[in-house]
Amino acid sequence: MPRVVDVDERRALLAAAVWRVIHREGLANASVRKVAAEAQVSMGSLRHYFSTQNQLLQFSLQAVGERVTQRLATLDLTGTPRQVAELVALELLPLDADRRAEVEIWIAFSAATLTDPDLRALSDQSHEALHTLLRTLVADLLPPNSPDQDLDLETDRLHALIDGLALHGATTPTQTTPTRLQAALTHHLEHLARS
Amino acid sequence: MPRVVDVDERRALLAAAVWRVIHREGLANASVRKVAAEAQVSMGSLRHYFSTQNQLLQFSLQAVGERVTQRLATLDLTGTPRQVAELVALELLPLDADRRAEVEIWIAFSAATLTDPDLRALSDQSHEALHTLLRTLVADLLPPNSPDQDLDLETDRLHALIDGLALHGATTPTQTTPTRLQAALTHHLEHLARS
DNA sequence: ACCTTTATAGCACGAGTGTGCTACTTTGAA
DNA sequence: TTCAAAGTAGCACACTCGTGCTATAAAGGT
Repeated sequence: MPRVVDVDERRALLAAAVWRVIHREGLANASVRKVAAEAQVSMGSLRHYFSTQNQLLQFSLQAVGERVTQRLATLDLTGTPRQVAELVALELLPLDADRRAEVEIWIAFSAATLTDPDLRALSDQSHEALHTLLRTLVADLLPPNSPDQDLDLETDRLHALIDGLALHGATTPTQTTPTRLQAALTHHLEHLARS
Repeated sequence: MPRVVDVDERRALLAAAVWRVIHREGLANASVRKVAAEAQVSMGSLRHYFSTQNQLLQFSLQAVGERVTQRLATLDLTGTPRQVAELVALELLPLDADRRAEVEIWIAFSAATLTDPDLRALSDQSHEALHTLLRTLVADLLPPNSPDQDLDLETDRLHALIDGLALHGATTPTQTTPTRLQAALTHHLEHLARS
């Protein structure tokens, strides 16, 4: 039998290297060679786990989504709807360096999504999943038995606000400080709960 | 005296070619050769107006900002604060194919901004200009003599909402239709005016 | 000890890139 | 008519890229 290596761990390691390269030099510079060097692995070894660059990048994008999902899963969701909504929403904002890096990677992939059909499919999936999650939060915030139309509208608004804040927090971190991000979001949830 | 050519027009033509290439293949594929071919111009000719690729891309980014600014300048700003705010804000959303393409280019440059200091400076400028414009709209919407803190908060929120909606309209146009974009925005302005 | 399977390593080819550079063409003032 | 300025054209070099490919190393069941 063959040499034993944890394949999933190896792939996760390489995805992390992809993230670091993207964060440092952008998605356009995430070449196979640079990722391999970043992971301190030979090109041949990398290509044993991802035979093409597309596979590598697609996996890395998917892994970002799963990383966020797992972080959200660790949250303690006991509390009032307002508390839960705030907890989840704040987790999605770039309030520290780690999450800012994460958002930067998400932006890079979002841009790539516009011209790469394969990435687009993955991205749409994450978008839809987050939208669904946010919809349940909104449903608990609004008055019981609110019409679907209101739910959809407020979910669109909350989702856009979160992504817009994340975008600003990453692109203009000097102006858009974590404090301001947090203030805008909690203020929005306050309005939602009182409407 | 030399051959006479409208230099500004030439540069604008090349910037438009850059936009088309970015829209079709992404910023990473906006090579000097491809842009020249897109503009039906030789490499040498292109490089007479932009001696390096960076100059070309920086000008193209700046030109996007100016294009938006000029579109906003043509709007008829007579009306109630609510009407003016809606007019301006809706102009910024990807409600038709042209503006969707524009937003796609903006997203591509936003991603590039994260790892390119030169682009970042230009981008920050546009961001700040838009933020200032939105602040005046918000000031007219809120009760007179509202504290600066409220103005800042609501401006952050509106700005993030607009950019978030634009992002969703471009990345997931099938789900996030122009109708939904418009509904979310007018609903937000409605709340803003009544708070 | 052997051998099959898996992992690691990296060469090499063709393609594409940015930019320095030279050559040619067109223009209009002198 | 002449000529300097300005525009157009594209070659060529050094480089990076993705990927097909072969070669070597390690490991554990038999």
